[in-house]
Amino acid sequence: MGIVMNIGQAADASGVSAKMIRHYESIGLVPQADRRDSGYRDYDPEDVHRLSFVRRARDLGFPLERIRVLLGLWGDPTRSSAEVKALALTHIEELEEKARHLQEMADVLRGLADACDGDGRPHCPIIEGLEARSVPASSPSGERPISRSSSTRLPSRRSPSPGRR
Amino acid sequence: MGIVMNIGQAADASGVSAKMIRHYESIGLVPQADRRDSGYRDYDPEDVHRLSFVRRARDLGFPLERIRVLLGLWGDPTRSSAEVKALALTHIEELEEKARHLQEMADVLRGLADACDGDGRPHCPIIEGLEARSVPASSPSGERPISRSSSTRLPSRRSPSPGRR
DNA sequence: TGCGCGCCTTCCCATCATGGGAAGGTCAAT
DNA sequence: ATTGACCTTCCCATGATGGGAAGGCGCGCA
Repeated sequence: MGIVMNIGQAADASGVSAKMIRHYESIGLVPQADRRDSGYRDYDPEDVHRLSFVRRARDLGFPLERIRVLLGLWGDPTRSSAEVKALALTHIEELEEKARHLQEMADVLRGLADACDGDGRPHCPIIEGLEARSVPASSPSGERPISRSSSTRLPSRRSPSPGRR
Repeated sequence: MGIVMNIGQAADASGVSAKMIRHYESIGLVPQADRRDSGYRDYDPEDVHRLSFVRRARDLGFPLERIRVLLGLWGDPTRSSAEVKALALTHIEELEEKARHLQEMADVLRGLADACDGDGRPHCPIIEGLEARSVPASSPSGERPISRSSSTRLPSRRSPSPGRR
């Protein structure tokens, strides 16, 4: 009856690619679309509205799992704005943490680059900086795992054997 | 003859996990390690030095493909520091661009969060902000693809048919 | 000699969000 | 009826990393 669009039109209207709309449906982020007899998906304005919501949340960097929660709050008339705000603040923290981390890396590198003449000669503080001392950068959430505890396992120089290289 | 380590020791010494060392070797980022008769990989101090170099470059956010180039410059006595500097500056630009993008998203969201009471009531400017106007954010390199040109294909309200929902 | 534990090997799968492309069916206008 | 744009599903790729399985190796200790 009402205005009905196929996936391409819904994609254009919402800003979410058809590929992604299908994907969001497959992971249950958005409900399964109605189908025409032909198998084509059908979208009405409400569907498009929801997709636009997802699109804007993605534009703000929300990961899909958090958007799943946001969609739940969106459609829940009994939600408290406190829940939404808490979710948003958590996300803001993560965004700023990542931004800080990136900027920190850029700053360290800028320091090395500033010390580099950038001429035709091979001497280069940047290369030396990579070769030598560890980067002080206080890594963010994505903390470096430290591979494994060294502990017991030690050097063990191999006695005269097949020789290497 | 010299000091020889197996992959776990090289991992501890370089800060690159054994898993990653094997991966770097598989994609040709680092040369194939020597093997003992048993099949175990062998690493000498030079190998560990190279792995440490990779590790520091990763810590500074260099993608592996750029590290591949860096390793080439590192081992090239005829390199010009200008080449290295250019690579570094390009990378710095990218890092700052990403940092800006993240911070921009955080700022927009902060604006919405500031307007949200965060109390027990459902009214929430954050949800409304996601629902309504598009986020002005000037996206960085990772530009939003715009799904597809709308062009010809238009609405086409389906005339009285099998009815939906 | 043999046991056992911790290391090594390869191989496959998962992450996160997105896109590319193939093979084949549908729709609407000519 | 033909054509071209659209739709369908399915598989694969990205980038860097990790998890885990199945089976072999190394070495200390009884």
